[in-house]
Amino acid sequence: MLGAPLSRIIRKILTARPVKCQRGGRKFCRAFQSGFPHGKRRSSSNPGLYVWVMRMSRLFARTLRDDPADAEVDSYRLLARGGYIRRVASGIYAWLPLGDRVLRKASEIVREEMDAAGAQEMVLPIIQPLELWQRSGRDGAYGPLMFRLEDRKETGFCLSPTAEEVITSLVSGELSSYRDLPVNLYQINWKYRDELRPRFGLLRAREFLMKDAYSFDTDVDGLRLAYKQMYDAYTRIFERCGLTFRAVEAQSGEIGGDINHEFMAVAAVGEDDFVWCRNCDYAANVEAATRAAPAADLPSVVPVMEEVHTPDMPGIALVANFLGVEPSAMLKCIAFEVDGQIGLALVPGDDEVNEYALGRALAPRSVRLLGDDDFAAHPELPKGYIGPNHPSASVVVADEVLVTRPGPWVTGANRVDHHVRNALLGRDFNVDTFAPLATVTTGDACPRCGAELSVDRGIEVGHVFQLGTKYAEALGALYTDESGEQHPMVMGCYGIGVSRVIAAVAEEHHDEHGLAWPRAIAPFDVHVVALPGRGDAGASVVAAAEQLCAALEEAGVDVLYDDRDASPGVKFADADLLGMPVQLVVGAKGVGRGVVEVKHRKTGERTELPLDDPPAIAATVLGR
RNA sequence: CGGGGAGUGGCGCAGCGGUAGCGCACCUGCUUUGGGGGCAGGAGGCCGGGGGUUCGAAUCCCCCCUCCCCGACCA
Repeated sequence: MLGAPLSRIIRKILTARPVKCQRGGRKFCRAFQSGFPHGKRRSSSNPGLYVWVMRMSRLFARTLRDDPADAEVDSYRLLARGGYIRRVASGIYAWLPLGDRVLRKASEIVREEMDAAGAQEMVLPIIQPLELWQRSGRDGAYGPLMFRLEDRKETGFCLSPTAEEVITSLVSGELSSYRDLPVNLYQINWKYRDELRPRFGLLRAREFLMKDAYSFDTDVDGLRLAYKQMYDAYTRIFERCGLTFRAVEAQSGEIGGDINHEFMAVAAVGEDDFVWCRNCDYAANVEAATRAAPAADLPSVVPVMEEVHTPDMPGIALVANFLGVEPSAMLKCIAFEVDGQIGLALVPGDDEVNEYALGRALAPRSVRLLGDDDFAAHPELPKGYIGPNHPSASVVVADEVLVTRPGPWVTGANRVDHHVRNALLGRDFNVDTFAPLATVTTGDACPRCGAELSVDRGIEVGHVFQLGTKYAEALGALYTDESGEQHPMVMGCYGIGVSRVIAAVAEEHHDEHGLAWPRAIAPFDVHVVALPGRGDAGASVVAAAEQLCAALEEAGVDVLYDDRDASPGVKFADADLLGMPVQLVVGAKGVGRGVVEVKHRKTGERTELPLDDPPAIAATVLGR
């Protein structure tokens, strides 16, 4: 039993306001006099946080002038320099107060959108019994990726890399009727994966903050609805975080048939290639991407095919240059093996054959492009001089472009040192199958809208899966339907790498001076820089700055206040490095004229506002 | 795991057999005050760990640990 005073305190805490309102730095602020005295005011940009003014003189963060030696990506480099995070071990980071604020802002956005989508937040254990993983059969599948540990009785546990097993097992014990479904449960919690190689700072960490959600439905229709809701919520979340992203339909892995989308944030340091349209919402893995076939202007008459001597030119570029034609006018003939036979894949000379696409075209047969060893074993295939009408080819697959563009082509003559001109489909060679074979490249046309496609690297910030009944069956998550029959629940799972999102935002929103946060994610809405100098005006400058901070707080603005005894250069450099969206400079010059200078971090735009009009200043800061 | 490299003050680095140094940061004082300013003084280091070689090891040899980078996984 709790003692009376303690239980009273707890009741007070529980009844005073929603639990999440306990977040924020108020207590810290008061205890250490690091901030201003203030009322209970919510952040206008983030209602889950209290607004307050943080004095930089008290802030636990030191900015670094030099880049950390191990910084290879801008996100980690700038977050470390700015005092947001510190590396503690390989792939493991401490989040200092500034970083923690960003983490909370991102988490709160996720929370709001998940709640709005009808999901319920909860907390699952990070330490999970291995036994659950053995039951689902994933103990072996995850293998060395899991951090493993034993208790004193030598019972096996792991640190949660994800939580399908735990949640499924939990739900199976709690819910048993169709009346209980559907339900969507989520948590925002630390996850652990003993990555082969942690790298890129927060982008591939061994400890990372993840929002993981799990939906349970009675049937596939319900799953599809839950999936759609999550998909839409994810779109809103990433939009609010200021990311340029696309939802990419991912290749269904070995689980086969499961629908899943990856949310990719466009970034040069991303680890996956994907194709996306800058005009519509088309997006796909490079392996899965297709393009609209370019229109061809056909010559009315194609002269008779003729052989030309092309000595020592086993490549598109060499031949095109020698004959004075564009590479796109050449037909590339790539030899492959399918079921022990030789086949040819035809694509224009400036394209590459997408091996996955070729495989899909010939499925279910398996396809393998020939390597140097194969050419050595097939002397009848003169690499670099193969033509589309090669007698050994049992099957010829051509890119769809050839449908509208039968020729004339410059291509191989099936004889070393010889090519042909004016090869025409239907006259000089034939094709068995047309398929989208070419690897899509930047500049190709979108298959949906025809606009230009881009191929970019992306950071996977989210992933939504239609799981089906796999885990429900393995872990006995069954429900009873109207007629009393038992069925496995139909599940979906939905992940967002919250800490990775922050790294992705930092990758997208920075310049040579430092970070430039979108306001939704910024640890503070505004950075007030006081420049008192040493002259007589100093005291009035400080007074003006402090009044401004107090007024902004009153207006619901999160303020980072640089009250340090440092030179202007240091303060400006730190303000740019830390990257609050708006900087307010209170200096002797401006105060004398009754104005504060406003600098927008992202654009560099500078304006002035009257010091005695805090509402106008607050409105500018809040972008209103 | 394979291949490459590095561990020296909080951070970034030099030193590579003979008294442990530099820049940034930190402390004191003076000076300066609109883009990381200047002068003077100061504090801070089992030179990753263990074992050798040597009169003497940060430095040479062996073992171990950690970390980083390049290739196979994923939020």
